[in-house]
Amino acid sequence: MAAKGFSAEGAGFLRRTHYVPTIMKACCSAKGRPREFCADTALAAALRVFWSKGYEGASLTDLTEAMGITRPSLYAAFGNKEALFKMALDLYEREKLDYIGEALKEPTARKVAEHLLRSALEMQMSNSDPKGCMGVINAVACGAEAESIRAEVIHRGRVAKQGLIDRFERAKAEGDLPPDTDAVGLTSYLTAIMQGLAVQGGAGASCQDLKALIDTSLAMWPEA
Amino acid sequence: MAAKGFSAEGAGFLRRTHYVPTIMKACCSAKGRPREFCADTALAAALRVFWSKGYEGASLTDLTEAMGITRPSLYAAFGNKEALFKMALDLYEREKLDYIGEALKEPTARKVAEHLLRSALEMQMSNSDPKGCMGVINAVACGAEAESIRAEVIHRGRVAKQGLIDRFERAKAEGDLPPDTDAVGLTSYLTAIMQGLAVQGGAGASCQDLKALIDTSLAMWPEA
DNA sequence: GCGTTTCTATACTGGGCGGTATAGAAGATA
DNA sequence: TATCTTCTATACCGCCCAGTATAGAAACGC
Repeated sequence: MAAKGFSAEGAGFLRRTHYVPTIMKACCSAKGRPREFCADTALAAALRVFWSKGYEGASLTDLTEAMGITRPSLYAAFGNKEALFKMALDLYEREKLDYIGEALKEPTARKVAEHLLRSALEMQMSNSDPKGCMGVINAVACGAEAESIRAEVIHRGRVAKQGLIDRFERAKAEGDLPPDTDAVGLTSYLTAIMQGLAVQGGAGASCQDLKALIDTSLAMWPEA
Repeated sequence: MAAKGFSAEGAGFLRRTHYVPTIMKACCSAKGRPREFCADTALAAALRVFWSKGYEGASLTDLTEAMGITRPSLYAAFGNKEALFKMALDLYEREKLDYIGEALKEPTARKVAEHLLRSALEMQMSNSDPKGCMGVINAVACGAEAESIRAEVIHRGRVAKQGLIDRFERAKAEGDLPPDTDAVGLTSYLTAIMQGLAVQGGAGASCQDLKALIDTSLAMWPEA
């Protein structure tokens, strides 16, 4: 409602504040005192906070403490909380979901599924990253304030899902999947397993439980 | 932290306030002015709010407006927000998750799974209830304030899951499932699908997408 | 009718939220 | 060194949150 930040069309806030968030500037502007913190490092810290607490659960105090910067620095560098979240989401997709793109390159539908599930499992079992999944956490997010965030996350999810649908359609065309296969249904199914994995991981399931989940899922897949 | 409500041990708040939440009294106490609203109806309204917004996303204003009562009435009748949530959760399990108990009575493991998935799908496609799943929404909940809520929801989920594990163990003993079946893994797998269904339902997936998800899941199950 | 009890309505408290104004410190150019 | 730019630090704003004190109205037993 009062979300008149710059993230919507991007231009509004430029008229309201006297400088541009420096993260958006050309990477090295020579003038003036340089920033004392590393924007990338700070963004990575912000990602961890959003990842473990969700958009609404992450307060600015949580964020600034984790990032090691003050509130005005955050606003100067990233715009506002919403914009910071979206940048963190970009980072997340780039660094943590790159296995999806890799999986699509596998030669058969089953190998795609196997790559996806095993990678998702691996990520969920990592103990250097927060549990759960940014997407699931925030697609299920609660409050009204986060509606735009929810929409963004859901949109990105749909895009990723479409890539998988296309891949399975191709598999059908290549005779790799039976011609009467429902590619959309298969994608929803595979996605559901990964979402369930994230939910259970976020709820504190043990690594062996998660592994059993994925092993069972792969045992279900035909032509094992 | 300041959660010194009555839900923990139940006795604390009795010393702090001069009357007992009337919902906990014997159902008809003759004395005094009777309550003007129906506690059950109000609780059902509260459930819908918690269901669609989550624990933290539901403000007292949301709740009292939906329930048609004032703030002090809510506190008098239900104790506090946390206690209200747990009562709503009881109602949810009793009225909306009764199909789980029914499913366990099916004669074969596959029929159990089929009953579960079809019922979950039906619930998700209902347009008289909120989308998503109380459990998933709140097990993934964000804030620190909701930690006790999260724990409660997760605990209830574990109990339900155990029932399913036992059922599959029985199926193994009856020769209905192969003896080398991983009952825990199978349960986690089935649970994951239902969680994924709820996530996708909550994220606005169409009914036909959800149906395709379940149909594909059932097609995967052996001995179709 | 009375007196008691328990309801409701209003208005308030302290605290945390997202976001910002202001002022001073520090690096860069010259 | 002088000046300018852009950083940082502190303290603040209005808003909404969960929860409550107070006071008045309504229904019961007698």
